Parts: sequence; structure tokens; C-alpha cells
Amino acid sequence: MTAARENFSERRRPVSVSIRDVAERAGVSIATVSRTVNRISTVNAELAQRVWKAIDEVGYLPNTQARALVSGRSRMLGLIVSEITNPFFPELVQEFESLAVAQGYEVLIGSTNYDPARTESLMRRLLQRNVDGVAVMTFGVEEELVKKLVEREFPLAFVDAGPDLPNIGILKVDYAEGIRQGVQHLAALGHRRVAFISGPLAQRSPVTRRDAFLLAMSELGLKVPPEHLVEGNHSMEGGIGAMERLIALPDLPTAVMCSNDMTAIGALHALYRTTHRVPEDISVVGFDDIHLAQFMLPPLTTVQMSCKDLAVAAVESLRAGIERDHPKHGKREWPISTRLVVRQSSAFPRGSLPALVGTAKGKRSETG
Amino acid sequence: MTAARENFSERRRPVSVSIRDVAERAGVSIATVSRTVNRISTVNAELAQRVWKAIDEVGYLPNTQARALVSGRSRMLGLIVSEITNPFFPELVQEFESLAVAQGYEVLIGSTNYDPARTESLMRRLLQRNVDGVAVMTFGVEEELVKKLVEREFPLAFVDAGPDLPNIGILKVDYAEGIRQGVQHLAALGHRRVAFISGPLAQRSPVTRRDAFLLAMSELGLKVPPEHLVEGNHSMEGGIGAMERLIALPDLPTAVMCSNDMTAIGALHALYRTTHRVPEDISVVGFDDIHLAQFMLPPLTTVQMSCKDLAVAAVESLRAGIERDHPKHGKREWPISTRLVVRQSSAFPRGSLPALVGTAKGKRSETG
DNA sequence: ACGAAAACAGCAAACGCTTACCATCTGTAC
DNA sequence: GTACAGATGGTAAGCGTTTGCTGTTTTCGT
Repeated sequence: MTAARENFSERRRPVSVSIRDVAERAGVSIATVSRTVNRISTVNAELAQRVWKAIDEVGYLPNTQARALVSGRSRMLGLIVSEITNPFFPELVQEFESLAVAQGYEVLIGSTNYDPARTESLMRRLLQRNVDGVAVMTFGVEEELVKKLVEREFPLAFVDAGPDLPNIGILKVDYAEGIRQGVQHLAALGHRRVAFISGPLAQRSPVTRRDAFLLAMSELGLKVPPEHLVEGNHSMEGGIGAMERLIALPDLPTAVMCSNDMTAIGALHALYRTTHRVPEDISVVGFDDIHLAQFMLPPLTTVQMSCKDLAVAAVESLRAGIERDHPKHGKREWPISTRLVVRQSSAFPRGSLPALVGTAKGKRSETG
Repeated sequence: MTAARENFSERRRPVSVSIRDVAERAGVSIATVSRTVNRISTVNAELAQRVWKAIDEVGYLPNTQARALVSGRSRMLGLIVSEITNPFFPELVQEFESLAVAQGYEVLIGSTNYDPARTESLMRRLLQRNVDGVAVMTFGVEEELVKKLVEREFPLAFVDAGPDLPNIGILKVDYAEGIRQGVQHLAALGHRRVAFISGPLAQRSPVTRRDAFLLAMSELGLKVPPEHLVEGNHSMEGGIGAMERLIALPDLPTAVMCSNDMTAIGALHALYRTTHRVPEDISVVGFDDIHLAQFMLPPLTTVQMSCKDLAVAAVESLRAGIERDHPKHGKREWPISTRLVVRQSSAFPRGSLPALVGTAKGKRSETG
């Protein structure tokens, strides 16, 4: 029965082999093939064998579109990032993608470049493609649109903050703790005058980070004069510009915290061009711990926000929203932890007690 | 007629509004709606108006899966890159994506991480998703798989080299000319001992680049001793390692060309850690002109391979393969030009004639 | 050995859309 | 007034799946 009828084939289009070809080959109905493929247990084991053999022989690949059409689920996830060219995001994309793929999802990536119009049209495209859920790793998505989606119970995942509506997951990054660690590290080294280069303050997340910084400073009883709070835009250029403004101040702070690593890298560059040395004259601390950070000169001390954790939470959150029987269906907040990674861009400030040298050196550690 | 029956709606699933809703609303058949949406001219203008109005009112978005199912074309393109975290690729992805979207295509991105198994499964996923074509911006795709695809007349685009088969576009980067310009630039500055840090030589494109270097050198009558030919892996780490090997040589070359910018950046880093200064003691030239290059210290002299040109060619090549009436249907080779961007990482070698200073300085220019 | 239930496979109806084909209507030539 | 062509809209047949329902076996208790 197995080796019977060797030569049939030939359809109109040689394009794609369909479930029908398999059914014909295995001598069963297409329903049985479908059930076999979907591992539905009512198929007799022996028959299933035959079907699998046929599948292999004709080289059948189920057509995802057709599946999606009938099931209403496309098994695609949308991933919206601010700017794919910002090194943090490719790392995130990579993690997100491999997790999604492991769960049988494909990923549609979009970069908004901080343009609300782009974001809107991107969302529309994703919806039209029937993605099963969207992770929004950027800011400034219009509430309006989000509301509409949520009404449809469309699974969404946001970083930091999002509307308080059902079926939305919020990936809560623990900025407060991370930035506090950074500030305390600097304070422990003896820094009193610490500046902060923020991200674009028109967005929520950068504001959150800045506020976390201010809180951490005030907890230590340290004042932050307004000129020590400069705005960047989370890019290297922004970091350069902001650092230049700090350098122009009559009294340079002894340390600078940055809202993200690219900003910190920009700050380092701006400083290289001057006579100020890092970390001898000024310490620089970043946030994110992108791959590049450890290759800076000096290697950048930074607060690590694990890409991997973020991606895991995003994918899980979406899956929880999509699959009604997911153990965490309905879970709203997904905590993302942060931790300080001390490298060589931070040190005791010039003129502080030599005793601190040992302390500072002692605390150094490379990432684990 | 327009404002009639205000309150109907209510389907089983509030999920998605279909062509039927529009038809009902506009009081026409679904065929007419479809024709209107697809701008088929046999629809009476006035009627079309009414349909568009209805579309707007009910918020209709055509279901792409269904369209794909019936048309056999998904309007999705696959984009395979080696490593999304290598800064060159996000830039490429961005360009590719916006071009594709402008043409009504969505992009499915995959990163192979140089793993043939990943590449294979990625290809399979893309096929299963019925992408209309795939741009392979990496190397090491198995000929076997490619052959199978080409038999189906599946549109593919490769960089540099690919099998000589129909419906395949080859994006021919003019390495020879680009690298020649780099080498000639160095030679003009007075360099005679120029080393080359290659990419992973197991792949074709890195080999091509190295050969281009050797050719350019021999054209100038310059010898390249084997120890001046070191292998990197196109990453910063690789560049660091390779440069360290060069530094360990008894006679350091006066200039180093690198197979890509990340390698060059790694080389710069390795040199920073030594007493050798760039460009005073040694010149470094990259290849790609990634965004980061201009922010290096010193800004990196490099051979620009325009991401944009590459993306344009890739998308056009695929479109040409997909759409039979495309003006360039069947076009095989798509030339990608390169050009030298002189910045500050290259200068006359120590001890050369002062007269060269002026020449070198005169040639400097920032990217246009 | 009989009947009922369980196990299993097939039929056919969707899913939302495109499009070939057909029906209708209008206008024009005779 | 009739016939016919051209314009335009509707009908329905798919596209490749999944799945509820139904029909046919097989299994098993008695």
C-alpha cells in the first residue's frame, strides 16, 4: 500500500503542495491529514504514520494564511520599537524574536522613529495583518487607538506605563531601584554633585527615569541644581550635545548619570574632546547595558536592564493575553529587574579621601 | 440613502469588520466593494464614493490573509541578515523596510547568527508564511535549498554572489573599486606597509573583500607579507583580537584596512590601549560607513557602501522577480557603488615628507 | 451472538476575499 | 419599436485550512 501509485502529481500550478496532495498520497481525507498535522488524538496511530510519511514524501508545508483565515489567529506578533538603529533595540529584537519563534510565532517589526504618524500607520498595518498581539516598546502611541484595540480585547504589552485596561500587560522596569543603585554607587565613591542627562522629556519613560534619579538623590540628601538636569534624546548625538552643555558650566559636576547607554557613550565622546578625563575628572554612568558599553574606553559603568528579561516578559505577556487558558491570563504587571554593573567609567572624585580608592576598586566587577 | 439604517451591526464576533459589513452598509454586493477597494475602473464613480464612505463609517480594513489566500501572494518579503546586532544591519533593515512598506509589502526579518541550521529553519518559516520573495543579506545558505526554491521560480536576492539561476537578483557590491580607493588613499598618503583585517574567511563575501585588497595592493606594486593578513569575524571583538595580533608583530604596519567598520572600530579600541596613536602612528580605514563610524575618536575614514542603495536594489530586485510586468523583470545584476569617505583616522605615516601633510589635509572631507 | 457505545474517518461548511462569468440596464442604429 | 453593444453590478466558485456533525467500524458487555 505504501509504494503504490508512484507517478501521479501535476497540478495546474506547481507552486505549493496542499493538504489535498497529502490526502491523495496517503489515501485518506483532507480532514484526517489536518487532524494528523495538528496532532489531534482521535487519529489512529497507524494511519497517522502513513499520513506523516506522505507529508514527507510530497514535501507538504501547511499554508499559514489559510490556517490563519479559518482559525482567526495568525500566529504573528507585532513588535514596535522607537528606533531600530539604536543598539539597544536590535538586542531586544533578537531576544524577542527567538522567544516568539520558539513558541511558534513570527514577528513583524516596526520602527516608529518617534513619529506618531508612523506609529499610527504601523499599528494599522499590524492590525490589517491580523497579528495576534503587539508589544509596544516605544512611547507616544495615541490613547485613542489603544482604546479601540482594547475594546476588541486585543492583547498589548507596554513598557513602563500604559492605559489601565483589560488584556494589557505592563512591563514594569524597576527604574527606581536601578537608578538608586547607580546614584548610591556614585555617592559611595564620594560624589556629591551628580548631573543627569535625560531622554526626550516629551515621553513618559524618560520622565520616569529622571524622576527616579531625583528621588534617589534626595534620599541621600543631595541637591540637584536645575543646570545639572539636561535633556538629551537617547541618541549618541543627544548625549554629546547635552554633555557639551554641562562642560560649558562654570562648575562641572563630578559625575553624570545618563538616561541610557547611548547618551552615556555620547557623553564620553564629548569628554574625550576636552581635557577632562573619565573617570579621574568625571564619572559617567549609563543605563541599559548594551553590548557596546563594555567596549567603551573606559568600559562603561551602567545599570543593566536585561534585554532578555524584557523580551521574555513581553512574549509571555502577549501569550497570556492571546491564549485564554494560559496560566497567567489576565496578569497585568510584569516586573523587570535592573542591576548595577560597575566598570571603569566611575571612580572616586578627584580630591576625595585616598581611603576611598580601595573601596572603589574593591567594588569593581565585570558582568556575570 | 446615505444616512439610512443607523442601527444594525452586531455580529457574532465583534472582532473584525469584513467586506460584508461594508457591502451591507453601502447597499451593494461584496464584489463591488472588492472592486472599489482594488480600484478597478469598472465601478461607477458615484457608487465608489458611497462604498468608500461606508468603508470609512464601519472602519473596514481588508483582511490580508484572505487576500493572500486567494491571490497566492502575501505581499510580504523576507529579509535574512547575518546578525541583527551588528550595527550595519539595523540601518539596512530600516531602509529596506521603509521601501518595502512604501510598495505595500510587509517585512519578515530573520537573523541567522551565522548558523546554517538557523538559516535553514528561517527559510522554511518564510516559505511557510508564503513570503513573495526573500533578500538574503548573509552568506552560507545551502545551495540545495536555494535550488529547490529557484525551481519554483521563487524570487531571491543575494549580495555579492549567488547561484546562476533564473529569477535571482545579485546585488553586486563594487568591492574592487571601493577597496582600491581606500588603498590608493593610503598609498597616496605615503603608506607602503598596509595590513588587512578580513572577515570570517569561511564566507564568500569576506574573501572577495580580501582579494580586492590584495589586487589593489599589487596594482600599486606593494607587497603584503602573510603576517599582515589577519582574520577577524566582522565584529568588534574580532577587530580587537586581530589588531592585537598585528600589534604583537615586530614591525607594526603603518596602516590597516578592515573588512568592515565594526572590525575597524575594534582595531581602534585595541590601539587605544597601547601607546600607538591613530592616525599619527597608524592609520585605520574601515568599510561600510555605519552611523557610528563618524563618532569614533578619531572619526573613521571608511569606504561607504550605501545602505540605501543596497536596500533599494534589494527591494527592486525582488519586485522585479515577483511582478511579471515589472520593467526590470529578469534583471540579474544590480550594481551597488561604493565611495571613500575620508575622515581623521588616516594620515601620512610618521616620518614621511612634510609636503604630504598639505595633500592629506586637503583631501579631507566630511560625508555628504 | 446481539446491541450499544466508543473510536475513528469523512463530508461539507465556513473563514474573507478575488474574479470569471452572467444578468441587467442604458443608449443607439436601424 | 427592435436588436445589439457597451457598461456595470451581482452570483458564485474557489483559495487551503479547520472542525462540527454524521456515518461507519470496531469493541465489548451480556
